[in-house]
Amino acid sequence: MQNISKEDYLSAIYKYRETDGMIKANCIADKLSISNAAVTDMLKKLAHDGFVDYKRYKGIKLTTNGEEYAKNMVRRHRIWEVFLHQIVGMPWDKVHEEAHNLEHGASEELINRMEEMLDFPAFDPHGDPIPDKNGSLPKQKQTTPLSLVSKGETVQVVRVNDFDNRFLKYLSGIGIELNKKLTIKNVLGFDKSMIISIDNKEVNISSTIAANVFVSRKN
Amino acid sequence: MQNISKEDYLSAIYKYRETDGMIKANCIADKLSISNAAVTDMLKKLAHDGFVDYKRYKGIKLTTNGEEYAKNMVRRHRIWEVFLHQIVGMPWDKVHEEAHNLEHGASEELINRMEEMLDFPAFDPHGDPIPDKNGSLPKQKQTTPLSLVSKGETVQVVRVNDFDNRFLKYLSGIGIELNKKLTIKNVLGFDKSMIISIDNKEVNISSTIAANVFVSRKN
DNA sequence: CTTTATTTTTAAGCATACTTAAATTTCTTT
DNA sequence: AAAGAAATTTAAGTATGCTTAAAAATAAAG
Repeated sequence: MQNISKEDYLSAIYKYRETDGMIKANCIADKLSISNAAVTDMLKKLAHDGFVDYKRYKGIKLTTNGEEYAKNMVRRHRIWEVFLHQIVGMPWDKVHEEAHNLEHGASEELINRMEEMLDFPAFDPHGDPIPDKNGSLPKQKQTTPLSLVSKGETVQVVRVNDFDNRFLKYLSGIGIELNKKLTIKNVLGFDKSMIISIDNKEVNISSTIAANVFVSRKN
Repeated sequence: MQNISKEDYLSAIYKYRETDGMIKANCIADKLSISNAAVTDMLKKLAHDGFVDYKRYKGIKLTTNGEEYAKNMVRRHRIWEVFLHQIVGMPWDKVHEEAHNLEHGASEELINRMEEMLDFPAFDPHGDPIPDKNGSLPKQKQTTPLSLVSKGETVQVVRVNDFDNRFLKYLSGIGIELNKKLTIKNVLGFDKSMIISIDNKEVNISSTIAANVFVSRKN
């Protein structure tokens, strides 16, 4: 393979597909910020290489091979994220981009060595699961978007969406990190924004923010 | 910039130029394992970008800008090498290739952070000097190729050429590492191969091997 | 069930970075 | 200084991965 673009397509298909495993070409184009025509082009190549099932004008699905390949790319990405966060001390709002730029270059050997150094982490710094060498994913706690939690409940942060640096930076700014506990003090009827208590401080967060933070009810 | 190929050309020009700062197109083609025609193509682009002085059929030289850019690439590469060796524990015969694949992707911020973690190393695992943030190079000891050392002398390994993994692996196999001391027991007139003593063991090394190991006479 | 809207594909074209083969320039030798 | 050798450039062509604009297929709405 040794091909950055193809690897990015496979990762995107893996990461953004629907529950039935299908994804629309449009969606891939969106996520990678390229034209639909480019996606069609690449799908033909990926189909030729045996990584996706593709029929003109139909939905797209990874083959077993493609699934395996994509999962490994996600594994590489997330191990880099943990490594950069834990070993290098990089803040969580920067690891995604840096990991993306490094993930294609590292040898399998380096990835495995880093994984070992980190004692085989199960989740990346945003709470996303890391496939192991055999492609198995760790069990994840049942999570709810914070926006759906009711007044009075105390919950623990399990995962956050990582598609925007500024969002992550904002979160750490107000004290929200992985595994932090927080209590919903109030939900404003007006705009569904919430007042939450965290580290004994009270903060108001918008419903959009709350929708991108995932929590578990049981410790 | 953000361009892998251009960065590789600049690094190669910097690394393999002669003492007068000039390099032949042929040499670049050789080192990068590509055709002369490809080099001509790229030289035009690099000249257009202001990184090299280039006139048709003449020798090639880096501009001040090109020098700066190239030196920074070498810096990035060598910091990665030290990082992989020291922090990740990767053997010295593997760091060059891995570093090469990572050096283009890392942010300047990451490079600086790694440099700091490593306490600002002056030399990479093969003894090559690392430019600092301002482009200054550390002072190097006066070195001699091991092949020119006479029988009876005791010397210290200061640098080894790193263009071949197998060579490096062979060296560590026989106990040669940076800063190791060794004594020349005999030089065979027949093929100029040497018998050297290292760690109280005697080994025979070919003159080719010896020509690629650089030593200093004074501790 | 036909019209409209959306999605996807084709077609044509561009930039990058390479290739081989032929032509040109420079270097070396006599 | 001319001839031959070596190095370099041009020319033509290839593969990748993108673009926009137009055409075609599918999905949605009346």
